[in-house]
Amino acid sequence: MSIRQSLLAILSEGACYGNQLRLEYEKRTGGSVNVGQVYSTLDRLERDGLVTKTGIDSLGHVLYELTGAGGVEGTAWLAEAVGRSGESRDEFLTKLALALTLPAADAASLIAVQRASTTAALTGWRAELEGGSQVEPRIQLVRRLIVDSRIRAAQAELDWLDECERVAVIAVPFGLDSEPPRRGRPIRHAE
Amino acid sequence: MSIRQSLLAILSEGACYGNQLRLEYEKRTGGSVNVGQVYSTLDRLERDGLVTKTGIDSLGHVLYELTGAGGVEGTAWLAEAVGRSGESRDEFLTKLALALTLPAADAASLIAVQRASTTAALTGWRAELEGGSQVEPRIQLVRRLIVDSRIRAAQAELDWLDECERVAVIAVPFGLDSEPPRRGRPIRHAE
DNA sequence: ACAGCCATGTAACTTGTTACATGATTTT
DNA sequence: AAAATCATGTAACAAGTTACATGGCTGT
Repeated sequence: MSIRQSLLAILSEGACYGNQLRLEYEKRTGGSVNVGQVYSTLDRLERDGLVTKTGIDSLGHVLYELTGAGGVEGTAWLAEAVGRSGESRDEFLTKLALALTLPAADAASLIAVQRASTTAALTGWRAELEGGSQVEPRIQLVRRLIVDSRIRAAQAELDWLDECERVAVIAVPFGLDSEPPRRGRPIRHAE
Repeated sequence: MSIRQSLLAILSEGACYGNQLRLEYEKRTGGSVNVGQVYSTLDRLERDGLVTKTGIDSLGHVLYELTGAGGVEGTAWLAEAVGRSGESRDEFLTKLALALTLPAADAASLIAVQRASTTAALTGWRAELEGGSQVEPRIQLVRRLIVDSRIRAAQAELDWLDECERVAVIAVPFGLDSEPPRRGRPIRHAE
């Protein structure tokens, strides 16, 4: 979702080679990326004129650097807000909306399953906050914030799931619309 | 992210034609889909043996129906929990992690921008809860739940952003690792 | 020598997404 | 007749993801 821009952001610190970008990305964000994706993303960035191969360092690493355009895009991305749940589709919201409106679906059970899953994740994250890790302190701080974000989101979700359950009993699902279209007709295939 | 499975879920109510699927999806979830995507998704579902073209109705619509496998997959998806912020990458978390660890980035300003954006969205969603819409009551209930979810998520995020700001002042960013790898060497290209 | 890691890359594939072409039908 | 709407599709592309091939270097 954001490897492309992340690479640009890291490259703003200076030239890097492929595997180094992977290491920096994983160290800083705590996530993981397939190295192959780093290389193909670099290819695309080069194709789009956002980075350039600038040669090989003393150890033989293939170095990439930002172009002007790449610097602009990376900086802009880092400074922009992210439209949280507004624009990007939220899979669970879609799922619940369908479960609540389709007669064949069992919304109550979906809510229960989701609550169990989220509760389990919550427990895990809380434990993670306790366990001392041996990474650098500034990294640890970032990790803590990330886990904290997930904990807060999970708590909010659990509250919301309660509300869903309260309300779901009233919901009456309904089948497909059978009304014929009032205007326009499909193509007659017999021809 | 979930159009494929959504179509399977809707088709569990009976045979549908392409544009009908789009209408049902938008009506039930409140989201919007490009019709073209519905058709290409149907092609892929057919390729994978999850749906079949079963003919043409009296008006000339091209009908699709679930196969056995398609029914299983759709039902399973509707019953499964969604790994919330755990697995899927959260763009803002990535962004903040980088902003907090890269010297060139301005984490404080990113946090401020994000708070402004989320606050604005929150205001909009609260207004949405007030405004009476003229859709069917069961649809309206689902819409309310979705907006409620976003409001709760936004509130949790704002609290978390406060925490980030409190903590961010301590964070010390750092540049790229300059330590040479202890083992393994890249390929020498001169050859 | 051999196992294992560092490093670069490629091929194949998935879902999502948009823009466009085409034709029928209905409304104005 | 013209504009709007319903409907079906295709073409092209973006970004993510995995699996694999290759080769060099290091430690045992």
